[in-house]
Amino acid sequence: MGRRKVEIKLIENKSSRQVTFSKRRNGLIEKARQLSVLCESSVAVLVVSASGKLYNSSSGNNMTNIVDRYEIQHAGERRSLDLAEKTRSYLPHNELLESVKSNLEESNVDNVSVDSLISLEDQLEIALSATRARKTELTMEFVKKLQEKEELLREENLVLTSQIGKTNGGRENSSPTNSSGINPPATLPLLK
Amino acid sequence: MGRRKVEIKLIENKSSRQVTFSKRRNGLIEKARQLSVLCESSVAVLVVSASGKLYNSSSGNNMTNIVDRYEIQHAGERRSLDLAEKTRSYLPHNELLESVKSNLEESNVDNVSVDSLISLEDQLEIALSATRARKTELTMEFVKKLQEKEELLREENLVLTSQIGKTNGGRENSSPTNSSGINPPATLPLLK
DNA sequence: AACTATTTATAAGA
DNA sequence: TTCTTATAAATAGTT
Repeated sequence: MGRRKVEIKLIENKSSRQVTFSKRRNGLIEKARQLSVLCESSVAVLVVSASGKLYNSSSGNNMTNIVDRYEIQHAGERRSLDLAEKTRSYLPHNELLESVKSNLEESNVDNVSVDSLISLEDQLEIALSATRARKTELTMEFVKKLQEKEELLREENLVLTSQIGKTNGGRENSSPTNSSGINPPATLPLLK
Repeated sequence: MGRRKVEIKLIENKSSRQVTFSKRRNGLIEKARQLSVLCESSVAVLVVSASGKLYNSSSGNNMTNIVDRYEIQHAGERRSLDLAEKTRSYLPHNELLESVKSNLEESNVDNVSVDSLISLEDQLEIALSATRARKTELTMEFVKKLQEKEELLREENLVLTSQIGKTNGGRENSSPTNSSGINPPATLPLLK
């Protein structure tokens, strides 16, 4: 789309290459913006010039989020080890983890068969599932303890209030220190 | 550049939005490729559709290198990359569920290709991840509320105790109703 | 940085 | 979806 048709190959002339770089880079970024707006999507463009200079734009969402979205999809190509590390420190499923670990080590050997990967996948899913279950269990225990504690404090509070009532000679006191405004004990509709 | 001039604003009609998304996405990626070749540069394009599907292309260098180049420049802006959190922020629940549902329905058709199953698998994993993240988030919120409530009750209790102390003429009272034996507010070592 | 002749992208229609 | 085609938009070469 110009005075002449240009072949898509390196522009030899340095200065016209620079001009084209600048024009087309802007064009690309504008196209990205339009796509984002027209179709309610997020678009990131990263351009690295031959000299290593970076130009970037993001539309519809910030660059970090878009790049992260990419990394979610390509997790494992990079730092999958962190995750494994976290998972291990989290759970006392020693035996399971041991076996998974030794299987992972085996897989490092070159000739990984699909069968062995399938079995590894199964093991990892079992480990993951166990991890999740344990996490939920611990959380629920914790919530239960908190709720019991709340109940005890509430009772204690009630007794104290009634004691004050007595020492005040039966004078009704409308919750002297109820600064909290707390009342019905919470239930947990959020989790099952 | 079409039969009509279009304003750059959300295309209301869903199906023509989809068509435009597909056309312009391809156009953008082609432009990126051209820029890369014409001017000896590296270009990455990341597009995330409204339903959370990722499309990406890289030219002149691989995606990982280009993204790394970006991250070098923006070191420090990077947060901890809580995968689940990010995933959730990307996909509004309703949209996510819609897309999963429609994909499940699609899959009911007889000729299920492996490709479509792969994509379905990805979507389900994203959905699962989002669901889990939301569950964790809600749980943490709930725990936080319980802990705040505990703190308030504890304070109230303290005030009541001191009031009793006063009416008793300054006699030290060793927590008369502390039947609960509760004390240091619990922390949550179980979850982060 | 502007200007246009052209090419290219694409919106609507089939 | 894919192709067609009229038209809008991008841009190559020029000033």
